[in-house]
Amino acid sequence: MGSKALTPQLLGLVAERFRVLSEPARLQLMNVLRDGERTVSELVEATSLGQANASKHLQLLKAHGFVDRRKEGLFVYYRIADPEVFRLCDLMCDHLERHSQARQELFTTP
Amino acid sequence: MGSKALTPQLLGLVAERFRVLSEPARLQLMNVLRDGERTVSELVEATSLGQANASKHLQLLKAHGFVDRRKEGLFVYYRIADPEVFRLCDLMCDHLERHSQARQELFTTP
DNA sequence: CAACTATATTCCCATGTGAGAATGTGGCTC
DNA sequence: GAGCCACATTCTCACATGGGAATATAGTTG
Repeated sequence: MGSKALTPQLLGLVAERFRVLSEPARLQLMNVLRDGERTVSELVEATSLGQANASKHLQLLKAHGFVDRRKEGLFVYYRIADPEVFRLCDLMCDHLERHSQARQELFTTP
Repeated sequence: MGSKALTPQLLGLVAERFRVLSEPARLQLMNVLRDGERTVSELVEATSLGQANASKHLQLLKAHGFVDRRKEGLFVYYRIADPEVFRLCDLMCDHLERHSQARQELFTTP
């Protein structure tokens, strides 16, 4: 299925990106940004993360190209860089659902 | 895009699954299994992971429904539980590519 | 049952990372 | 320029996690 050779190095890079998405705090941030640009303060309020924490998570998301930054006066607006990300999340949700069902069947079928 | 409400709890579960895929060793294992069932020993040899290590990673993959197990005599065969996983990896590869390009343009365009 | 083999599990160590407090920095406003 | 505000960075701590060695377990063969 992969159109390219999956060298160990490439696998490492892919893993690295998965890791960025493997944190509830960061998914929360992304999820809020889904509705459009937000300042850091707005994100902090919407997620109930600490300011320092939110900022650090946003840096990481930005470093990996998941979000973009725009500065306007005192405020910094973050936004989703590539909406395709949400397809990843949706796919993962589907998997999760299938897996949950599979586990549930272990109980419901005697 | 998400068909369901993304409660914090659900985000946590999704993050958890991303984390499982965020390890090069585990991606390697999955990548080998892409070509079909393998015993643990075969996987160990193909990935140059330690036996204990490989076993532990496989347990985790199994616990989250990424792989399945089949025991036959002394051997245990692992296989991909849901080939859809590779769409996730492919999507992530695409993202990676786009992001790399974006970064590269920062250098090539003066 | 004893010896052996494939796999799983436990234990220990080193490392990475998230959270919060404190501090730094850039850019307003007066 | 002083003071203030939004955000970033640094520091420290607690904790999770990967790796390897050693050990346990299950299943085979004699």
